[in-house]
Amino acid sequence: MPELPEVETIIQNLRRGNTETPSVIGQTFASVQVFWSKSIFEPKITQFERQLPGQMIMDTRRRGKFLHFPLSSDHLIVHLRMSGDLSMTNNTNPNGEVKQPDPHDRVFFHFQNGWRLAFKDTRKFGRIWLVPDPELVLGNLGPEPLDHNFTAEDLFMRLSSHKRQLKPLLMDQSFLAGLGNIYTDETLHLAKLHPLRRSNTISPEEAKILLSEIRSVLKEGIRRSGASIDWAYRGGDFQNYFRVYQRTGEACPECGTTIERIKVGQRSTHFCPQCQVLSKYP
DNA sequence: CATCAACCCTGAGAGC
DNA sequence: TGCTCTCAGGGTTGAT
Repeated sequence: MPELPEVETIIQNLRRGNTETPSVIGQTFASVQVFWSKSIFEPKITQFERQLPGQMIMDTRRRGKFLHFPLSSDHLIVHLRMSGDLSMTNNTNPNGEVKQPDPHDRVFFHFQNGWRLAFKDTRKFGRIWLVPDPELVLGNLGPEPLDHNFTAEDLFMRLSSHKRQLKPLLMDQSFLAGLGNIYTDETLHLAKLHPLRRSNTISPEEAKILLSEIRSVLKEGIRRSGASIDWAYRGGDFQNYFRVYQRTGEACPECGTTIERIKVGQRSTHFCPQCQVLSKYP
């Protein structure tokens, strides 16, 4: 499930290209094929198919878990949700025949030079927008955790203004943009904070540690090109370095206590009951 | 405001 | 073997 590091990895690959594949920057759309109509959230498909051809990709950006492509006129925005992926491929096989879509291909963006951007999405939760103003889609997102203008004091103030459970709050994209289930569990373990701690009981010092560990986990995820989980995004190897996520019943790397799993806000949550104590906080 | 259930989907894994 | 059932997961929506 792509979270900030996986999205960052994908956007960097699209930006840089490689020896076999060109960058998406500077590519001009020729046509679009939509195989699953619900993948296009806005505008309606007919308008989407009409509006995109002729526009050039000017840049690649990431905002939270969104991929953002400023175009010559509009903005193309993609959210991969659970199982989405975006990759550049050639339109034709070596023998010259046109490649047929795989069962999980949902959208093909064809470029004028014969390359195409493929949107794969097994579980069909992904969403694509084509809008004149990116703020229409990205406007409600919270701060970027890796943005240096975002400080521990800012985080402390934001935590203090709510009385919510820490984990669901950190996963709330309007509170902070980019953390999902994996990186939140890993962060809270590193910061030695219980997932059910009330946000308004966090001290300024704890907020400082929390932000530091958020950044540390995200940067390690990016350095390892993200985590490859099940059917989802493949490429990185951060899944081999999880400390608590999906390690229920295993020993805590800090203290050896058995990792527990509970449900928090409808999400499975992994933590160490020894390192991450709740009892003293009502 | 905070919480929660339901929903959108598929495929893996369990149970029979 | 092959069927049915359960579940995960991000984000939205509507109810409590």
